[in-house]
Amino acid sequence: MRRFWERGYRATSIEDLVKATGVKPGSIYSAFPGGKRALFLKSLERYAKLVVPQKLGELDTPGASVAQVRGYFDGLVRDLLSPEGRQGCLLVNTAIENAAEDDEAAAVVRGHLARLEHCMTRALTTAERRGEVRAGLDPAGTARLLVATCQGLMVVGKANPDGTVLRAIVDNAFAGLA
Amino acid sequence: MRRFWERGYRATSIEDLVKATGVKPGSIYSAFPGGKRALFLKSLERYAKLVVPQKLGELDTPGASVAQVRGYFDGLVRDLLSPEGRQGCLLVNTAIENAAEDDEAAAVVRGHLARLEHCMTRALTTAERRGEVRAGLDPAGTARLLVATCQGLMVVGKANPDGTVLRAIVDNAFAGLA
DNA sequence: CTCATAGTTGAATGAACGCTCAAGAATGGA
DNA sequence: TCCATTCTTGAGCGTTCATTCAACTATGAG
Repeated sequence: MRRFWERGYRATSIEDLVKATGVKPGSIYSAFPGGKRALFLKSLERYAKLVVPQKLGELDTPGASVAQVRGYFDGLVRDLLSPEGRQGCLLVNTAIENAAEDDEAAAVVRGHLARLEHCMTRALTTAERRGEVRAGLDPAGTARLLVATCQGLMVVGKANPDGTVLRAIVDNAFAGLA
Repeated sequence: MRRFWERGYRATSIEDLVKATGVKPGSIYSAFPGGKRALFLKSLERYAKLVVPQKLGELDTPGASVAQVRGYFDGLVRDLLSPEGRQGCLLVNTAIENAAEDDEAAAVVRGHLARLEHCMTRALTTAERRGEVRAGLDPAGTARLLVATCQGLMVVGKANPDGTVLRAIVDNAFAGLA
């Protein structure tokens, strides 16, 4: 999973995985019938199950509000600016690299986007009820915008990991909610 | 350029290019010293010079205002929903696939982002002067947000080319400007 | 200990990769 | 027409790719 995350599907060879894990090709292929692609799909699921919840944090709880949405964005910026986090998000990378030619991979990505959208819609609904955002704000539509914004944040961050730029994006995204 | 655009750098082989152009390997390598990567960088420049201006349209003129920004976004959505446009943007794809490991490619992407940001900043400044957006809006910061939003739009569009979702993103992005 | 089963291994497969090069074809000024 | 220069060609270079497989080892129930 980590190798696919760091370098992408095509750029990661089985030998890379052999070196990274110490597991030899034969064992890999017997453990993952379907070969490299099946292993990649399993990696996507593992990422969605282990890494995504950690990044979502409190945003993935019923009590989340605008502060947790903000916390999620701040975490993304922090990751993009740290040496280990520059790899971005495996699911964003997969959307660009594989979604067009691999429907199963695209479905996993869509599931992630739907999950993120759901968390954000719920948080914005809570925020509206609490008066933490302007009245009349459309939680569902705004959530879709915020989902796109954080995907875009990661594209910009990959090409230009500049804190000033990334923080300006987040600040202005939230300026529109008040 | 078109092949790299459609399928990405790694997934495009020299033989693909031979089939697509009718030009044989030897000619390709003599025309592009530096091999596949040099050819790819030339393709990026060609894309930035030929395709990007066409997509920018009137947004890349001094008289542009919020209507031209909106026109740009609507064009992106239209492209993402059309069969030929699903390949997205070569520069976004490059940001994800190559920026981390290829500084020259990343620089081309950064140049594109800067250009887009400049167009949007100028248009928003004009819009503010004309009273087409709310007073006190920060043109530079908002431009950065809009740049990120259109990158995100393309990530979402690749995994989920759904007009309802994409149009909601654009509508909400512009709802924040009024 | 015995032995069937499950897991591991290193070597080897054919195919595809990026790339090179000597030989031939086309070009254009004199 | 001639010839020097440039472009084109197809064969082929070594490497790396994903994948397979027979042989080997570890395991655990009886």
